Amino acid sequence: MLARRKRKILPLNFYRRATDVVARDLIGKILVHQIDDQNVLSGRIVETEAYLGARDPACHSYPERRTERTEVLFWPGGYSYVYFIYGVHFCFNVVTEKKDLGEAVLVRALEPLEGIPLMQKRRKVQKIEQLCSGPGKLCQALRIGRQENRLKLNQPPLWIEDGPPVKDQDVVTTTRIGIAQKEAKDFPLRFYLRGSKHISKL
DNA sequence: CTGGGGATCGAG
DNA sequence: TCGATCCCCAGG
Repeated sequence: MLARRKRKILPLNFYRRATDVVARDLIGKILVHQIDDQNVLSGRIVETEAYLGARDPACHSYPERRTERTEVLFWPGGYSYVYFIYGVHFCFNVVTEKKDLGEAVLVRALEPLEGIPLMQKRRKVQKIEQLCSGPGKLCQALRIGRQENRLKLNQPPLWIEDGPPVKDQDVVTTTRIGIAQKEAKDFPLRFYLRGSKHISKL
């Protein structure tokens, strides 16, 4: 295992802030899933998207949709929101802001760090850049699924750690991927690490 | 109950 | 460009 700084789990207050700021600040942080006593799967977050609840037609909680699925979005920041899409993939989000706002950040890509051999086995690809370069891919690689929905992210088995600081000039802001809603497709709410080979798209 | 649609991925 | 293949959820 690589020499690493001491693990410092992000506190819940990290998530209870403006969603676009959280999305930006998650770039460079480390997502960790401890799947059992022996195995830890982790990666550095290199791409995120913010979803702004009642202000954002692309958000699952828009305009004020409280259903069984979306209920966790209205919990206070710091919980996971994992949903199943296209009958095939899972996507992993972190709930943000104060309770009842329905906002979250989608984690779209990671640079794999720990557990790479197991990720390669799970993903059925060898190339490191293809292991976690998309929201569905990283969930498959890190074994994030239904069981990981609604978990508090400041404790095992699933958490996010601090990482080396990322300068503002190294974070690129663009429009989000795959947004159909006309009014929302131009929102500048996607963030990625400049030059990373592990993001989903340029 | 029904059926249209979805914050994706990878094969062809 | 398209199919996979499920679940959600609005509408009847």
